[in-house]
Amino acid sequence: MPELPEVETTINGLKTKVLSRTFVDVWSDWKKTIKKPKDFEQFKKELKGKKIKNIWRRAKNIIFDLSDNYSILVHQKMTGHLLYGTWNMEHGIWIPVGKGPLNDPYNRFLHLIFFFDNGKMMALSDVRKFAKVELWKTEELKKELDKIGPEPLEKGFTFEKFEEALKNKKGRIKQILMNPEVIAGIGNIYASEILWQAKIHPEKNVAKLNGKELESIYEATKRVLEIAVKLGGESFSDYRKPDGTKGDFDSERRVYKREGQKCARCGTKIKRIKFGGRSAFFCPVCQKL
DNA sequence: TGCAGTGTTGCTTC
DNA sequence: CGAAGCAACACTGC
Repeated sequence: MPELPEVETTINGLKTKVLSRTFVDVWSDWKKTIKKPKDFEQFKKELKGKKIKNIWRRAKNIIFDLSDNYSILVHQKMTGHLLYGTWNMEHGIWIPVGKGPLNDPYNRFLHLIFFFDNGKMMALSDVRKFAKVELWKTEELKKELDKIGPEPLEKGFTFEKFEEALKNKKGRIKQILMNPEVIAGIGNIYASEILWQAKIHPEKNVAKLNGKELESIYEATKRVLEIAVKLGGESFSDYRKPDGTKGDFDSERRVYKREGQKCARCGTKIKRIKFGGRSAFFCPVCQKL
């Protein structure tokens, strides 16, 4: 999906709804989403009867800890988002029960539905079908997740930790920020936003950043992500919260997808360049190379 | 009609 | 060997 703030928002929304619920069934019309175990019937068999004990986030992964020491990992990739509600199958299409946000066009692409013991459902809407779902033994999954870089919103993420993570790294700062092995959870939107806040050019070589610049990137990273979580994530793409509504980060979005618009700081036209296969948005005047 | 797109991995090229 | 580029996954919206 979407990035750290959107995943965090999804978890916050689900926590109040699905904690302590037990899975009674699963439906899918795109079984390739289930990567582990690969056989969908096997997945269903193993999942049925398991209870959700905890929900948490690591990088952009959503993890449901279940009874019997199992865990589900959901990665929403580009367009996936988890919704909570009730749907009825009518003429081969899932129709949301009741009106409102669940009728949003982006909430139509349901390819996987979990059924709970209270009659409610958790659905994965995913236009591009890149999302993945895996069932793990909790201990094995934890080992896998240890390979990911530090969590920027955790208390232990000090400036020293940040410096350490960037030490000996080569390349352009934006790509380093987006590398999950360096720092967890930052993607294309927030990398651009963070660097605008920090007044650093996205192509600046990491090795050439001085202490003061590193510090402003560190501060901006925490600040931008915290604000985005508070606002419930972005709202210009097809990301939706579990209740189907949009986040409110748009009021804080300064550069991403704002090519040609005026920089909020100096009025210069925002530029878009492409490297590393992705678009970077920035102000060519107040972000220093 | 053509292109760009929130993520990640793995292959190819230099 | 490392860095960088690119394809793959699949589909919609502009």
